[in-house]
Amino acid sequence: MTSASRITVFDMRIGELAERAGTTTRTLRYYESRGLLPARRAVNGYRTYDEGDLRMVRQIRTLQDFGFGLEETRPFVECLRAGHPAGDSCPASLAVYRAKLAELDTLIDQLRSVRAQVGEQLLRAEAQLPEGPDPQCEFGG
Amino acid sequence: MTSASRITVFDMRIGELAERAGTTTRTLRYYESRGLLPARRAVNGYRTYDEGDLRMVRQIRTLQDFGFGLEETRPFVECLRAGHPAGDSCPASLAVYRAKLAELDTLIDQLRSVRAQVGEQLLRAEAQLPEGPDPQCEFGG
DNA sequence: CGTTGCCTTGACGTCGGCGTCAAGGATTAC
DNA sequence: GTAATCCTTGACGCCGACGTCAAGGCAACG
Repeated sequence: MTSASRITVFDMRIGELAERAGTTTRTLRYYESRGLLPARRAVNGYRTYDEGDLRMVRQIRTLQDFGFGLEETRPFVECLRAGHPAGDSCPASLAVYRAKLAELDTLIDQLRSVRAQVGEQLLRAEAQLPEGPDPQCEFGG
Repeated sequence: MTSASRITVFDMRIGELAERAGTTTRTLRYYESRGLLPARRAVNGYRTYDEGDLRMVRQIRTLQDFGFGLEETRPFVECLRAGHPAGDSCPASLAVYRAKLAELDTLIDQLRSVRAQVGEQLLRAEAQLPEGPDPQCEFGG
């Protein structure tokens, strides 16, 4: 089984993984330092990755683009590492989804509230300041 | 005029200003270091503030609560310092309001887009995972 | 005279997700 | 052999708005 899986594995080094994942080597080392992306090592000490690692990095990047913190991506990565078909094939990942949805809802509500208040302030202040953006308006009585 | 205005001025030190504005001395010194809140000095070197300063701090705090950056509060503070009745009695302040509204609109749209995508992911992933939160549902065929 | 409670300046720490530089080893191409 | 391009670790920088600690001055009370 182990030998069979290795047959189709093209190992790569950190630079290639970074390029294929659309990120930087610095970022991948950072993920490793956080325990998200442990790397095997070649005899010369170089980090060695395979296609599975690429999937994990892409999963992390997708979630990061959604505004997930790194820690929030951990369940997804561990889910993939456990051999599941997708990062969100595990209950822990779904829990993160749900928590993020609630967080987003709260945040969006707050921002809309702020937007409304700022809008009111603007209208009120504009009413005080007679210098509008349309000088020829209401000219002739 | 100068002597007349001083008649009603109760000077205070940084601790009292902080307490009355609902913030900390550290924050007020930080504002001063940013040039937002210059302070007069008593003979012993203590910072001295008046009611006008209190208004400025409250203006800053209000905007900060709305998510404005410190630099964005500067026009409001300068407007107050110029003697205007309110921090948003000046065109520069209104410009900040408008820019913030546009910024908020963009941000809210982005967050709603993310929310929608995350929601879709959750639904899709839940459909794959048969273990729903309602185990006795659809039990007997 | 000492203690308490204000005040002063200065400077380092925090959080997240890396960027960027430094100094050096490995591999490949020529 | 050497130049170019990878790779390694380590460590400091960044952004924003302060928190927190250190060391010491000033004022008032008893």
